[in-house]
Amino acid sequence: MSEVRVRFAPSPTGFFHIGGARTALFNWLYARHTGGRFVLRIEDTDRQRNTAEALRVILEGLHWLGMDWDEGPEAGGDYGPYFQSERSSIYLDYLGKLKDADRVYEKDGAVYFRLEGERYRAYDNYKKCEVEKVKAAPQVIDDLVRGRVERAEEQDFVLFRRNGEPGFHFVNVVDDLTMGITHVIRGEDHLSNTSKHCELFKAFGEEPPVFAHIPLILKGSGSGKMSKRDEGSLVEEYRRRRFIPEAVRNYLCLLGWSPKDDREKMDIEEVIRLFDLSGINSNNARFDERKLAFMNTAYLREMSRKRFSGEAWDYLVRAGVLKEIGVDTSGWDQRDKRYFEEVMKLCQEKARSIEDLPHFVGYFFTEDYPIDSGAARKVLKQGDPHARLREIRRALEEVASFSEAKLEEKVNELSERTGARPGDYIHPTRLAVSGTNVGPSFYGLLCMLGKARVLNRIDRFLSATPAPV
RNA sequence: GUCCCCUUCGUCUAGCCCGGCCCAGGACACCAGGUUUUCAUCCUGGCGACAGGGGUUCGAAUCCCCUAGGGGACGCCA
Repeated sequence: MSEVRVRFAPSPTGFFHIGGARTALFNWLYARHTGGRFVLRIEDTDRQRNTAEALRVILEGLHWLGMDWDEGPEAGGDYGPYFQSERSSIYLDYLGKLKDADRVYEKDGAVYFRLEGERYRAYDNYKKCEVEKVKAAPQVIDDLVRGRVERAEEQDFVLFRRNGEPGFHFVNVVDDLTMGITHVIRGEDHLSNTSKHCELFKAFGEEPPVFAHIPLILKGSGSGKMSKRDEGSLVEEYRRRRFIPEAVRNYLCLLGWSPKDDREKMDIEEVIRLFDLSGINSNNARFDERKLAFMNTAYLREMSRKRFSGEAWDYLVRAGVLKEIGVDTSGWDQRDKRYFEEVMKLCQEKARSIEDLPHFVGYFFTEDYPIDSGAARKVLKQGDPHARLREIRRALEEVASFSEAKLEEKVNELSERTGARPGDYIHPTRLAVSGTNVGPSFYGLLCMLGKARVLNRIDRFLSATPAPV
């Protein structure tokens, strides 16, 4: 039994589509599961938009999602070149084979593949014209996901365009053949192309590889498959929005595949161990951003404090997001950095995403934080929050040094004395010192800010916000 | 229009191949409670599906047929 060789063959368009990423992932998983090789081949024939930048988007996207390739750009390999634009002589060579077998002809300057079978003319309701059709023998595809699929081609198709460049079906087959690809794992949208490909393999006198057509990813709302124009369809978008790559990768694994038990959040090693083509289901999957977001939050919760803080630093400081809300981080020293880490430690169990962090932690770094109007409405609408604030301010002033236990004790003591509930103090105080009604542990939050800032913020709030009538 | 694929909760899915253990399990979302500290955390509970119709069978989500619906392909794009 020869080694499994699979490939991902993207066309560098400048985008890395989430569907393409899932296809790459399934190929990669299969290679890693079987101990085979994962080949990256760049389908860059006939594209002026084929720039180094466009290639970079794909390569970086793959790296980001944790996929490495054994052969291809940056990796090399014995089956190169891995760019179709550099394989012209191979294509010419293989065209020669078809010529020798008398399976090609020229028409309008293009080279066509000639199907074998009885010819007839028929009106094509789709193309709205009369065309020549062929009664070719049906091709049988033993698809690992779909089972046995039969489909007959009925029209000759283009191998080489008038401009001399080879077309997709031809290069695809020649490359898979010459690169020794054993399993073609690709989207179901290629299933109806596969009969063309089988025709070509046979015309070359070769056995086609094993096919596995995986379900398509449908757009989150509306109908149809997800396309580059759809919101949330690009890998780089999630990267930009600071999603955790492991979370995106984990979510993608679950679109069309499952471990057959109730597990969802899984280490990649475990997925590799369990992944198999026979376990892929055949119905299309709708993309659910909310579940992705949930997965992302789950990864955030469980990652090390060090990494969480690192991710936050990367976004808030290095990418300059804190600067955008008026925090100058350029003069930060070791103490500031330690403070930053402490803040992140406090927030990790509550924050939903890295992306939301500016709103979630901004008030730790600036006195100029906004008071959320919705939160204010909610908190200030009942009781006498201003009176409670004055009371808690006095109580807090008496605490010599802030600690969570001390503060909790003090607030409980206060509420016992006045008969107000702890929440009557907590809500307005959180609003005053953070501008919002949600956030990390209340007492932890006060400790983090420290006595001076807390008292100061309460004072400022008291004088700036009129008591409701 | 032609051909191909698909059809279990709103969504992702388990179960289907090898019919009884399924008046269908899990997760997201949603809703309701709880954690004598709020909350976007955490815990508990609830809501909620075998597309429809015919067969086969003692018995069908599971096998067969039809209908309907969804998706894809039909490019000198990939």
